[in-house]
Amino acid sequence: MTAKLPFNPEKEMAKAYNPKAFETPLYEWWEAHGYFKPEVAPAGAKPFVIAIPPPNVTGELHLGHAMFVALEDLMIRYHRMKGEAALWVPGTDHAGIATQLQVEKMLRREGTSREAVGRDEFLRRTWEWKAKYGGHIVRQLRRLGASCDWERERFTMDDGLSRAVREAFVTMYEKGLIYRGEYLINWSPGLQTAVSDLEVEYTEEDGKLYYFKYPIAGTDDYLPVATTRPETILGDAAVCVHPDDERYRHLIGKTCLVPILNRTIPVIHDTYVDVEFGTGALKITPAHDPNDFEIGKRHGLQIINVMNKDATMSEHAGPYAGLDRFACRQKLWADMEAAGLTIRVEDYRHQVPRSQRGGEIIEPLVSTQWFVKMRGLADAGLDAVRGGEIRIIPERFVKVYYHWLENIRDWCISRQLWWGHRIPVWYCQGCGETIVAREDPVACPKCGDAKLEQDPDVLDTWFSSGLWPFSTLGWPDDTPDLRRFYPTHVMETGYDILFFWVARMIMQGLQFTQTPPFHTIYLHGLVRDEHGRKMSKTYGNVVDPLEVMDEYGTDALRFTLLTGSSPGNDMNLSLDKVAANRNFSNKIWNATRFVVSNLNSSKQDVGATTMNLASMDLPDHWIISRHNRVIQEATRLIEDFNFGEAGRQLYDFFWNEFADWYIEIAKIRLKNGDARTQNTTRQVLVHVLDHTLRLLHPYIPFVTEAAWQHLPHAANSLSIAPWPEPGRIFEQAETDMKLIINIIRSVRNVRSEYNVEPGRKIPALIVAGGQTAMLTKQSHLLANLARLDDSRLQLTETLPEKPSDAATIVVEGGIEIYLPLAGLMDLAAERERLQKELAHLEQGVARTEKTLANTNFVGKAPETVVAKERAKLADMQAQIAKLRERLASL
RNA sequence: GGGCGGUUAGCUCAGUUGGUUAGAGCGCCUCGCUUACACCGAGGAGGUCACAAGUUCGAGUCUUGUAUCGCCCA
Repeated sequence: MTAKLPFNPEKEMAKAYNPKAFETPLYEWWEAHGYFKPEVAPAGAKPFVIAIPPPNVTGELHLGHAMFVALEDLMIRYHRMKGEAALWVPGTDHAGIATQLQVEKMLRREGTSREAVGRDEFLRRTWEWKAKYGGHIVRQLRRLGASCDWERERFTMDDGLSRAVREAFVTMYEKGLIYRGEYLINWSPGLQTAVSDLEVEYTEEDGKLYYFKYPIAGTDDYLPVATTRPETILGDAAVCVHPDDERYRHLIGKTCLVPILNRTIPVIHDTYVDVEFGTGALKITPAHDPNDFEIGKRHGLQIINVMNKDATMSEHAGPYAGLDRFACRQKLWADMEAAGLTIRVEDYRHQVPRSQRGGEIIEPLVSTQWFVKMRGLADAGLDAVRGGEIRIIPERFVKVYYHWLENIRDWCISRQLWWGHRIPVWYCQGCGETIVAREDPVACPKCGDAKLEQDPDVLDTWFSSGLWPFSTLGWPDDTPDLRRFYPTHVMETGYDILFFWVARMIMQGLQFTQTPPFHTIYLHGLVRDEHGRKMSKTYGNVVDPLEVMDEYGTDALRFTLLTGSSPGNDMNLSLDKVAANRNFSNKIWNATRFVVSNLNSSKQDVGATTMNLASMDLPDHWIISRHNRVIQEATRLIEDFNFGEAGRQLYDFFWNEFADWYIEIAKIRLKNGDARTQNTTRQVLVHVLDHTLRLLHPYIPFVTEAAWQHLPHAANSLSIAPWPEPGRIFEQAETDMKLIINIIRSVRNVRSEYNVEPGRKIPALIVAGGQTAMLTKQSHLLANLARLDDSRLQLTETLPEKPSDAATIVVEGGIEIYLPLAGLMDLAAERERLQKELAHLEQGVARTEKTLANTNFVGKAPETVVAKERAKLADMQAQIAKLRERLASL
């Protein structure tokens, strides 16, 4: 940590923008000064709080992290500059399965295994692993510029949060919201654990539909049945037909024989059966299919579990016991074929449940697990959004949220893992009592036996994540932080974890704190490659944010993510765009270098003296006015979560107005102007630059701070400098500057068309009517920026005799500009040029006349719109008259 | 099967209460190393806003339908 700036602000700025030289040390400087702590705000300041979406503690930085950091840091920095007590609570997640898998991999490399070393040793090794790699991701978040209060950093498995988890579990158990039971759950045979519904993904795959015969006991008749999974035949508990299906009605109530096993099962009926699908007769396997499980419950069927937890067949599979599920499928089918029980096999596309992690096929399996009863919690979560206590951006996700919560099923929270929060339940070995306790029990409260065994399972990682917004602030204790900073304000995260995390935080927040944990949810999309493909290691199109930052700078990456995306939509990241934004940083750097190098010895004066608006000239009023509009617009847009649009407007203002025009004008005035003009120019340069850097700081914190430090400034750091307030608007100056810019552009255009050498100064005659006085006052600007010969630049109100050998331009207000281009003029070409211009204007007139001739338009459109059309028409007509006149004289 | 989103310049994307000549970056063309910046400057070309119908004085923007790509849920 360094308390010193990585450069000397008194010294000249380096010629080239080199983000590597200052980004990391600047961050350390911020952190060392405590600027990221909410305590930098005045004591009574209103808080603004974001709880970070905790990354996997042993994870690697990816663009998803970069995206959330960019967005959340933007909000935090903005609110901090507004003078609020901005708190961004950082932390990491223990990521049960992911971390456990990594440690298991390490053990395998050592030639051992989780099972071989045992639970205690495994946990010791995992903590060791966490200690070793846990700081990694957090350092990478710093690299992105995340202005988190690191003194408040938390980890889902630290003591405080573990206590929160236990408090939550026990409370919910006591309220009857958590129960244990034997149900059909999603089983991951590879991981050897249950997973929740959310962790299962369905992919459409090519498979087979197997048609076979279900013999009716005591007859030669059979019921044709189709299935995608023949191995489950062994666990069938019934065959089911639709009660109205004429084909099979006579068989209802009869008994069939399970192929090969010859176990007898009933033929039942249920309207659930789709008569169109397959043969219209459905085999029912309650132990291995969620729908069949429900039907089985309705009809009181037996649950016959034919599969072990490692996906081999169990002893209920008879001769197939011990076979792998897929080997069994083949063998059983072959045996059935031999027995004459098969009909045919068809190609068939169907949905296959796969593990979200690893992609293996998930088995629906009956087992004893812990569940959270969701209905009541979900209703509360629904009410919070329905009642407007929580706003979701973009709004369309509200519907998605409702639909999920309205159809939610109980949440399986137990995992057969070792890394995680151990379920706080003990079973008395003496009397069998179940003990659920906040403190580890030493003896059974019922029989006093000291032989207690804790439930071996741990909790789903998302169970602890759901408590995150308040557990990180000290809950269940009534801490000062919890009182001051809870509820938090914005929850910003990817839409892909709306259910996993956001919805559960809402439900648990309401459950334990009786208040929504945040009032706004901002959801961002996925970051894809530049052609919209999902980034994947196998595809080889993964963009590593660290490499991008090394090459283009953190600011460039952040600005690209922030201005290239809109809420809830995926974004395609192109490195060209990052490069373009690196160029923007370079522009800022060099514009600042220009301003600073022109302050000279007067640096102090410029900073100290307040600007005198009255003594200013047109360009000053113009840029200040434009700047004030940008302050207003950017602030409005940021307040409305339109970060991309605000960023783009700031970019445009900085480059196209401040750098391209005001700085160019400043060069002229600093060179030729009197002392007062020079001083005013310096003041305006510093003022506008300073405040634009402030506006840009939440987007690109590094380059703005580095640049700002070189300007005269009061606060110590841009990160805590006040957010600008919009000031006065100068309408007239804006109109006048617009005309001047237009004239300059038109002249440049004609010069280019006539191939006038860029360095050559040409004479000009401007017939400006009512604008003559204003333009005369600014003639030095026209001359310098359009490269006109100052001594042969004439401005006049009217001109009866037009020069004959001159190119003609007519601009708004019917102002005529004549450029005598001796030797370069070509009358035919000039005529053509003017004809083209005339045709263009006539088209515009025709269109506008048509609009205005429409009585409905004049009658119904707002007066201002009509007036605007009329003014436009008049202006075009004036220009046309001048052009026609000119054409006639040529 | 239900729901949602995208379809705008060669490429990647903005376009927020509908306002009449649709913007940016990159790429392309023509010039220019003018002491902030060649990571630059000046000028320019390029779009019947997927398609069809409708509402409206006026539609990229609202409604309905179609096509197509993608996502979520069953």
